[in-house]
Amino acid sequence: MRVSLKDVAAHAGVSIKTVSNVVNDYQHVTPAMRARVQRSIDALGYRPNLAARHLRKGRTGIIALALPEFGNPYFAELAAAVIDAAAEHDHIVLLDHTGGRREQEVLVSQAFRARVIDGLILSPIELAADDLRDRAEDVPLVLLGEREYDLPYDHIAIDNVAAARTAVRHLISLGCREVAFIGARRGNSEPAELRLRGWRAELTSAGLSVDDGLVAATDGWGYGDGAAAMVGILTGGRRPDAVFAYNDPMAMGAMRVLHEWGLRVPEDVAVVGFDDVVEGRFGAVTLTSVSPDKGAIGRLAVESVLARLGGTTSEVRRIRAGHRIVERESTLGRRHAANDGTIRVPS
Amino acid sequence: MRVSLKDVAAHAGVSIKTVSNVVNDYQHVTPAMRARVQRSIDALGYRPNLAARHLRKGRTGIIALALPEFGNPYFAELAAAVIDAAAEHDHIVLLDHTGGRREQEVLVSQAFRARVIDGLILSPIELAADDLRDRAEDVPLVLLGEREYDLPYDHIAIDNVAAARTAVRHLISLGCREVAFIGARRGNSEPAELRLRGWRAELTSAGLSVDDGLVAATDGWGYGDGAAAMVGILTGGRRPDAVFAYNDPMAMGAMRVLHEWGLRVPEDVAVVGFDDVVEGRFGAVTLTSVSPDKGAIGRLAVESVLARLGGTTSEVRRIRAGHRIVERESTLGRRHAANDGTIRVPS
DNA sequence: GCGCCGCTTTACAACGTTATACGACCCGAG
DNA sequence: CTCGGGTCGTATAACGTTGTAAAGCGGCGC
Repeated sequence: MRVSLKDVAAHAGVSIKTVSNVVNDYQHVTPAMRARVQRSIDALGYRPNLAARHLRKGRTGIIALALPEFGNPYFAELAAAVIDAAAEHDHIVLLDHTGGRREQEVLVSQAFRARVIDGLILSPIELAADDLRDRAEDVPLVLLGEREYDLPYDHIAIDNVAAARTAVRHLISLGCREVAFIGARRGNSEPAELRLRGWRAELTSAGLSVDDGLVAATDGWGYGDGAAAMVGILTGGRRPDAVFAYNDPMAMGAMRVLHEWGLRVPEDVAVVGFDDVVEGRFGAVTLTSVSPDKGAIGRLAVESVLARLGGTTSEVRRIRAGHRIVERESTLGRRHAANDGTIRVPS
Repeated sequence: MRVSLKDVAAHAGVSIKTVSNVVNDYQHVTPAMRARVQRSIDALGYRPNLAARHLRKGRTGIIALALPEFGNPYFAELAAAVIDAAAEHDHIVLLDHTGGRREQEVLVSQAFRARVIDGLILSPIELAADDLRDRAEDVPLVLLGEREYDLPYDHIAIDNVAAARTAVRHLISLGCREVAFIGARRGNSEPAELRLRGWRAELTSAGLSVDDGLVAATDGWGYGDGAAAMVGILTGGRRPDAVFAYNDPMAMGAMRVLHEWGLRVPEDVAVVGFDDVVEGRFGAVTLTSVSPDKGAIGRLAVESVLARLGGTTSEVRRIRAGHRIVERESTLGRRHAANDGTIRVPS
């Protein structure tokens, strides 16, 4: 049977509370007493019962993290970041996946699946603002990702406009002049809208023309959608010298199409993706990508939950996490080409 | 404040235990009483406090799952499978990652990070048998993956020999005659040994010669290791018409090298990987791979933990989960080539 | 030498739930 | 009408921990 405070107390010949004080590093305990109790603790191999502690304190030390799917390396890395950040604060993470389905997301947001949690970090895909509005739950909720909700919950996302500008600036710095944008969403998807805005802003500030013929709208956000969009641009007779895609899978789909059309990446067309998914690091030509600072996102998310738990903060925080561009072959070779002076002009 | 049994009892004008009986579907409760209590429960929005229940019952309903990393899609999918399987049994999964580092794995196996768990599912990489031998923990442990331990813990893995044979058989059925094996491990790594054995067995049973010049040993198990091994084989003057790799990243590394050497996949060389990692589905040439039945592994793991928790089973179970081969371009095109009658012979 | 004060330690109650054991009640049989 | 046996409901006591308040125990000043 598990050994409890009572057993240790009996063994050390002191009261239960004294043992508790030692365990919790309570300050007013004589060194001698502390040592004596510690010996008993070690001798019996005492380990606190968290269930009891939780019951008493009203906290479980567990934070739930609900992501659409782990199969997507972006979320896998984000999960790792959150777990590590939580560990820093002596908290444990309970992971759940929603499949990006609204129904599951609602369930999770109501903390139905897991009622043991202190707080909840949710990365929604389909969830509607109304689903959250009548949330009758007292556990703090922090939202992650690109969807914007006009609701009193902390929200952590990267600055899409700035990140898109970074990507386009990178392409322009390589000598590209006709930068296509793949992944403007049909229907109003905020992040796509913001990244498109960044694309437009950076082109404008570089003095380049903004050509809507180089923007491809898509329904989905997968590999196939990127490929189809690229086909659309090429069959439209356009020959951009760069592609900025809404995300990595779409960029890879585009690269595949470029390959099939006999266009070389990056010599003929430079390609930049978004999210820095691990998949982009493999493949025939590795993919340059905008990399959100997942570590920062995880850390900020955990800290937001804990702050709200501490009850100190009441104001709603909207945090923009950082990003950086990770250069790989889909743009890197380009620099060499440019250095050669051989700037290839697509026919 | 949260509403407790006491509040509901007061509201319904009955005793606390009666409410508890209704909540737990205890049998000796009059329908009338049950309805009356249920009305109060609904009216007050009562939800049981799990911490208290756990304290009382000694169970938390939480199973920990410790994997090397989520960045690897194989583990991400496995995690999803375990979570779903656990949900089937009204249990929640607490995910942890070890980075494949022994130190972390030991920590996890001792349930140090998470002391709230009923059971533990661990997929070890470096963990030694001795680390587990003096495990002074009473929470049931189930091991996953290829490492074999001669210890009294349930273990779930796929049949490596059979799976390797399936892969090689697939290649032979496509007309391949010289099948290289990439990823025999320097040092004794059981799974690599088993897959090598499967490779050998299938070649033998097909009446083909077993040529150790086509076996490449490696230190690691990453993309670069696969590439290096492939280079080794090619510079050795060998021109296999098929490659069976220890895992998907290594297969992709090999494919890249083949590409650089001007060899086409699958026309000149067919390639099969192992694990069916999502990454293999992207890339210039999608990768055929041996796909372990992750759903089955997850389900079996959860059931093993729960069985042990129930205390009914005492015998140690070693379970072999199933597998299947997922055919993609790295072998599929080959069939067409064969159908053409144009079987290309490498120079 | 006495009283007071502050530092340690302790007793007790509570957190919300469920198991145990018992009491109240109802119905049919004696 | 009473008694026995089953059914249904309840009071009480845990589970292991920590906060509160008070008691013990020194030492120090007068």
